[in-house]
Amino acid sequence: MRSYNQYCAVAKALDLVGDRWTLLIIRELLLRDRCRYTDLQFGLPGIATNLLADRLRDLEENGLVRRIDAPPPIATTLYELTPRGRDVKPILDALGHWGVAQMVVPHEQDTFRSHWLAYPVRELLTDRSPSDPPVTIAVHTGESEMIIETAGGGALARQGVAEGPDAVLTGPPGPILGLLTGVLDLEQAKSRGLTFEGDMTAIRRVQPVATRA
Amino acid sequence: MRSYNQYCAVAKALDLVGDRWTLLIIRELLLRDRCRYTDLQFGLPGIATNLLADRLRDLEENGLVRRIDAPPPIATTLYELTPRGRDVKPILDALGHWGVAQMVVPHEQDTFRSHWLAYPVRELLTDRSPSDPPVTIAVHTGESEMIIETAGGGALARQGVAEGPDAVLTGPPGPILGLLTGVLDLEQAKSRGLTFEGDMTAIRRVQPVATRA
DNA sequence: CAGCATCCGCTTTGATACTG
DNA sequence: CAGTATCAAAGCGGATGCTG
Repeated sequence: MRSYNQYCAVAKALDLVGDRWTLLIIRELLLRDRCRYTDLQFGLPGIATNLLADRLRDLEENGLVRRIDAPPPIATTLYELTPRGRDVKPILDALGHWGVAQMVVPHEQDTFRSHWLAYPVRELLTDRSPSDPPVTIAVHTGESEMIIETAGGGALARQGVAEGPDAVLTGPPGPILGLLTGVLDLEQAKSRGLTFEGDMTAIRRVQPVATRA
Repeated sequence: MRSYNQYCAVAKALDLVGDRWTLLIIRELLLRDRCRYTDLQFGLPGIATNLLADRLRDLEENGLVRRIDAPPPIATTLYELTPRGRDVKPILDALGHWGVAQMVVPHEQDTFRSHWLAYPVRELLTDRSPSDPPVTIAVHTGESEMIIETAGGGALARQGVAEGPDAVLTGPPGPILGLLTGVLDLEQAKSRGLTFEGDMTAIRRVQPVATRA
C-alpha cells in the first residue's frame, strides 16, 4: 500500500489499483463474478499465493472487494466486487482495448484461460450484417468451451456449450484470434494448429472491417 | 520489463504500462506535450532519477516515447509520446475519472503541481448554462497560474494568466477543488485556507449538478 | 482441499552521490 | 542539464507448511 503522495486523480487511482496483480485480480472478479480463492488462483497463473492473499486484503480494506462466508452447504469464502470495485471496469476496458494490439503475436510461453477471450472478442470483432439472424461460433481452446455470438451490432464471448453452432474453432488461442480478426487466413491458421469446421461466412461476418487479411 | 505471460489483452497492456511510475510518466507527457528530463522530474515528485531514466528507456524501446535531440540553440533532449503512446490517453482518462473520488479528502503530505488540475476539472466540473457567454476562473495554487473556462458544455483547465476573470481562487488545492465541486461551501473552504474574490455565480455555474453542498 | 502464513533467494525500488 | 553509480530496504516469486 505504498502511495505516490500526489494530489492528482490518476495518482490516487493508481495508489489503490496500481500495484502489481491488483488490476488482474479485478479482471477475474469482473469476468467471473463472485468466486473462490482457488478460482482466482486458477485465473491468475503466476501469482504467488501470499501475494493473492495480501492483495485481497488490501482490496477489501479499500472497499473494492467484499468477502462472503458462504453458508454450510458450500462452506467456503467467496469474493466479489463492491459497487466501487465494479466501477473499475472502464479502466480495464481501456486497458483491454489498447492491449489487444499486443496480442497479434502470441508469445510461446504465454498461459491462457478461456474466459480471457471476452476482451479481444468484444474489442475486436463486429457484426457486419446486424439485421441477419445472429450467428454462433463454438470455440474450443483452453480449459472450457466458449461461445461467440453476434449481438447488438458486435460480438460477445461467454462460457457454454453451443447447440448447432455455425462454425467450430479448435486449437490454440493465437490462430483462433488470428482467424477471427482476419490477421491470418484459413490456411495460415490451420498451419498453426487450428481445426475448422462449419461455415466460413460466419467467421467473415464477425471480422473487423478495417484489418482484413 | 517483467511480463505476466498471460495471453490476455489486459495483461499485455499492463506488461507495457503497468510498472510503477510508467503511467504517471505518460500522464506528464500527455499534459505537457513534449518536455525535458528535468520537466518530467519536476512533474513527478518522488521518482528516483534512475527509475525515470529506466522507464524512459523502456518506453522508448516499446515505441511509446520518442526522444528528440533538439538542435544547438536549445541543445537538450526532449521527450514526447508517439501516436501509440498517445493512444494510452483513454486509460489515463478512465483512471482519472475513477480516481477523483479519492481526492475529496486531501492528504497532508501530498505534493501538488498546477497542471494536475486538468483531470478533476474535466471529470468533475460542468457548465450549467452552456448558452450563456463563457466564464473564466483564475486559480492560484501550486507553482503556476491556471485558468478554468467553460467550453463545450463542460469546463477545462489550462496554464495561463486570466485577464478580467469572473472569479479568483487562491490557496491550497484541496479547498479549491472542494469549493469548485460543491463538497465545501464558501465558509468551509475559507476556513481551510481559501481566498476568494469575484462572483460566486461563476463558481456555482461549473459545480456538478448531482453532488451539491 | 480451501485458505492462507512463513521462509528464502532474488529483483526492484528509493535515496543519495557523483559525472560529462 | 541529463543522466549513471552505488547501496540499503522493500517487494516479488516460488516452495513449503500449517490449519479448519
